[in-house]
Amino acid sequence: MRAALIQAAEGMIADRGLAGLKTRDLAREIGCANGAVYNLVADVDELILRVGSRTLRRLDEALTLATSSGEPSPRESLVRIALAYCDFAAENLQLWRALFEHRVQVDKPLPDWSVHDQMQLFRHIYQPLAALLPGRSPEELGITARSLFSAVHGMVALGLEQKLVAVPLPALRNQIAGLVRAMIDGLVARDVKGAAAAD
Amino acid sequence: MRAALIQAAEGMIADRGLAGLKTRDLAREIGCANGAVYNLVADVDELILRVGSRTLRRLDEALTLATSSGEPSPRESLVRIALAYCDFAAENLQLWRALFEHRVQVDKPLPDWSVHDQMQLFRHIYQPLAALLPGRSPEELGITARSLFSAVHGMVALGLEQKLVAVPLPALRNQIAGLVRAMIDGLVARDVKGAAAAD
DNA sequence: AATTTTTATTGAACGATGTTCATGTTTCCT
DNA sequence: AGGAAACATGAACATCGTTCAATAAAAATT
Repeated sequence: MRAALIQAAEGMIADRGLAGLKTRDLAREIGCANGAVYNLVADVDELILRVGSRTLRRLDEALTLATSSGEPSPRESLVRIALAYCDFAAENLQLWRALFEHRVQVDKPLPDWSVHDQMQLFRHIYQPLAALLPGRSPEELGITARSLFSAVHGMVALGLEQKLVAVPLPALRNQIAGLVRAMIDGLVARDVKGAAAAD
Repeated sequence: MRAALIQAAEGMIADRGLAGLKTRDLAREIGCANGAVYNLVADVDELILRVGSRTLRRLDEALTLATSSGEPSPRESLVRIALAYCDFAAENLQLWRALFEHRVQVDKPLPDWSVHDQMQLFRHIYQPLAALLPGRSPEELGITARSLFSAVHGMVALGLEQKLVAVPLPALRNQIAGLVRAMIDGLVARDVKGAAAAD
């Protein structure tokens, strides 16, 4: 029953956006009173987090799939991951947006099951990055992986925004691939040359 | 009078966030009935856009200031701009967030005065980038400038999110500076080597 | 100065929406 | 069957943005 609720919420976010998620519509869709929603879930925040968890899992699968065919070099693996992220965001635009639009209250922190999902994404980036930057410590690699992810996320986020100019998706993909390669090349070059000493 | 409204809205967003902007509180703060707000402004969307316009102008000033002292190389200019963007976002967190959180209705497009502001930001990036990548056309440079901005924006956005792990600001600044230098170095290297032929 | 016309202000009211709760209803164990 | 626990109901509450008829103020006209 709760599964039906979450699925209905997922569908509603998918085609009406996070702001289009209404408890009364949900109740009608799964066939119950609006008050009954709160027996299945504490509040809409939890509902959104549960949908987000599903989205993150699908995203994880998409990223896994991206590097599973052929024997891509670490460099090309990272490009593939970035493009897969872009494609996933484009194909699941509203659900993907909901992951970042939703902000929880400051006093009520995220439940554990929600936090754990998010860490997993960097895992995809970490391995190829470790192969490319053998001189870095695990901590440094984790931070760099996060930065790389964030940079690609920014390109996808603003690229799909279409607030001002509509960027066609193929052009966005080219930009992402180009800048990811540039970032990697730059990181590797700085790594062999001796990091901070170069500035 | 309208200026007082916008200023009150700015203050309210600044310390309570975009979601904390309430018309009744605004009316009380500027001393009028809640209905009177709609004589000064069409709706809250316009109000948010007007506040956003002010924020963008201040951001523009901050970025201008970043490259105005000394004679920084194009490469270091870009690093300075990125760090200035990060600092501005950190110091004006809620107002900066409001720029991106707020999504307008699909059928009611942005007014002209709001669209024009946003383009100006890329101008800061364009000039140093043109010096570093002389082989590129103005259109290509514009797109690359946008991508660079987006990448930095992503790092700042996720870095200041603190959704999972709180990244200390100095660490974030280091990451940004490092990755911007890497991106630039990578872009320049790819540029001299002959762009697409390298893949 | 008086009267009319235009403009601005008010605060009650409307419609949504998330959430709660007293009241039924079902389920399930003994 | 009977009682207890869980669940479902939909009306009610609080809080929003927004509207609007009524009213006051101001401006314009005679």
